[in-house]
Amino acid sequence: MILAMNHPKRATISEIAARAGVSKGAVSFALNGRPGVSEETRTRVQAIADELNWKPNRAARALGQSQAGAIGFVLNRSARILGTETFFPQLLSGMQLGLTGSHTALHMMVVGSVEEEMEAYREWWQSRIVDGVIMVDPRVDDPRLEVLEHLGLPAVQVAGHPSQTAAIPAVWADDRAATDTLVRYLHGLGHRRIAYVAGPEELEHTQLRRQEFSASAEALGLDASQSVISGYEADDAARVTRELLGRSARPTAVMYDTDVMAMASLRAAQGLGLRVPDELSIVSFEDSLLVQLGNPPITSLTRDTVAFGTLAVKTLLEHIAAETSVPSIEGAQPRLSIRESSGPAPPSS
Amino acid sequence: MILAMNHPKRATISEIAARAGVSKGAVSFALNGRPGVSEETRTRVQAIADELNWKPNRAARALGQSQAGAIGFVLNRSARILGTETFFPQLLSGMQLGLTGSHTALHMMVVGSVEEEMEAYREWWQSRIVDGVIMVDPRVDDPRLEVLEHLGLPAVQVAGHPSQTAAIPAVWADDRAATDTLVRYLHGLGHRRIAYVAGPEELEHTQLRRQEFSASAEALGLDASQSVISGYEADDAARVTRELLGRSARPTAVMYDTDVMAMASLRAAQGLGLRVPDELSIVSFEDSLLVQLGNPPITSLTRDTVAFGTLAVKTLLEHIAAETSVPSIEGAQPRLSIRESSGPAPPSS
DNA sequence: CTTCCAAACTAAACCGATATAGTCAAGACC
DNA sequence: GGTCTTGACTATATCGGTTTAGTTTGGAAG
Repeated sequence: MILAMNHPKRATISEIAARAGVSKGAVSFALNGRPGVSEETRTRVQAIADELNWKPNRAARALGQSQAGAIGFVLNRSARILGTETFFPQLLSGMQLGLTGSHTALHMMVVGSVEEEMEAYREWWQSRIVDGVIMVDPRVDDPRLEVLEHLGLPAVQVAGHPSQTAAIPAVWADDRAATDTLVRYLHGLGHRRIAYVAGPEELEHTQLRRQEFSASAEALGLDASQSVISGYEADDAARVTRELLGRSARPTAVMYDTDVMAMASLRAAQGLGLRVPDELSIVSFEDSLLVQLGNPPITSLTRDTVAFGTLAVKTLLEHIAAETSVPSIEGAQPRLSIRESSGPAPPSS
Repeated sequence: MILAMNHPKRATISEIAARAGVSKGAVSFALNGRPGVSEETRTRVQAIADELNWKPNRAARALGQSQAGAIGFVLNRSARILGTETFFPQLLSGMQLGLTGSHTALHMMVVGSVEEEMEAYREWWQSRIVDGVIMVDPRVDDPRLEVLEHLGLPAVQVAGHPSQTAAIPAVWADDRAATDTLVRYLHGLGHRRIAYVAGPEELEHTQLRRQEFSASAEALGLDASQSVISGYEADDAARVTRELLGRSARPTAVMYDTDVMAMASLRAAQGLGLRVPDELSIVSFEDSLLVQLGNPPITSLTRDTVAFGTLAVKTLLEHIAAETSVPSIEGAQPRLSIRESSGPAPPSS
């Protein structure tokens, strides 16, 4: 800035020391509540610091104690998909809640591939920008775990089951139980031909859910039930749904991995002239405003994503502070929110 | 960590210097492409740095040159609302795009009030955590502008019109023109009683849009048209809509500020037995997957929010680098995406 | 009246980079 | 041959904190 301004000068510890007539070290002791200064000096220093509106310079502190004072979060999502996600902003809110009071900042980045994500971890860690990271969307044989472990970068994954890798604790939700809940609910309504439209195969929870879906269907004797893979995009799910419903013995109920998939498919089914829920029941693994505002609103599993974010951050902070591994933690179970998109199986089946 | 591990040690410039047999300064010159070292030394140093996988310590660099290497973004949103927003994640993606290649990180925080937001600005600036911030949702007589100016914290606002405050440049969209577009579109379809359900009054764009709505309606001779205030929550909008539609001379078309408001109101109207668009046309200022998956899909103004984010970040980086004020910039105009929720006014009107 | 100890400090090193002032040798020039 | 200049470095200060190793002082204990 060229013009002279009355912007408050950003005070340093040396200025405070000069004003208080003590050394820098004494000021540091006083402001950090450590022993080594008298109570009287402490209050005097504190008063001066308050008056000058002093805040510790993050870079200096980080440099001194080799700590960044921030955690990182990389989200691998295309811009288009991101705007439709309810999971992410909710998780973010929760993470924020977990951070309040810890004087830790959140560093974040949106990327388009796993490679970029791993590169971000490497760079953040080498540059001491973060002290740890939260990782989401675990994959089958996830290459990121290897990178995190190799770097020694503290991390917590938000996952569908406890980490295989002891070094990377997980905050997890029981995806198997969730799947079972949906299948049994539909079975209880009389459905015998149930389809499950799952997301990308490489995601770990896709695999967990599909396995459980098969096991559950078999246990209940639902022979004609099957799961199919679809992309997370609305169009993908709609196309897969139209294909499913065009078959000779079409399913009477369909389960979807996400809110977007369920909503897009609801419209696709209605476009084929099927009445929901009279002729077809639709349920979703993911609850959100989107499915709540559907016509009809869609029955879904409600998960407290905000709480998950908070739990993940707290676990990570603990992990960082302890400098030792912490155990995986199971988050709250999802609840089934029954809405108008699901009902008794049609008699003809 | 207690166990011995093969984690790569995070190399420092001193180690590189030792290995190359030169001084720290020479290494710094070599790695930053400055004169003072021979080409031969430069390549040798670079090779060693690559081998050790060296990345500059961000804190050390920040401390030295009094630059944080990060920009900040505070979002004032409740966790519940946040999960339903499409604006925010899209803006975030755009911001990310604007940051790529600049070696600048994004620091972010979700808060629940303007006061917390201002406190975050103060703290971030005093602690040198950020070099500048992106501010969204300008308000009427916005107290944040004062704080930003007083601190001398470089900022860019994403706004509905150019900044009144020369010191805080804006990346803006012409909200007046947008409002006019919607009103004229509905007028062209024969609608004469148009209602506008706007968001919170304290937001600047609410005021801009309402003013223009009145002016536009008057110019077209739409006497019975009016705008009403509603919260951004789905329930608020639905309640306001039911109230509007319950009146004796009910509107034949309603405009909504956001996608969520439009969707919730669509269901509310359908709940009252009104057919959309035959008896009631609904349009939204905001496009998103939500309105696209509506039943029927809702006519809306499509804005390139991602591009706005990118533009805002680029403007901010320029602002920071130039250390002088930069002018406000107008972003791309929104386009009207006509869908099935709007049609000719019913004959009875 | 020493001696010892703890409390309350100060001085200085340190973190890892950048920036600046010097040093040194080789070559140019008068 | 002596002075200048330039390139290629080295040594050191610096950023703003934290931390460690002293130092001073007052009072208690012997």
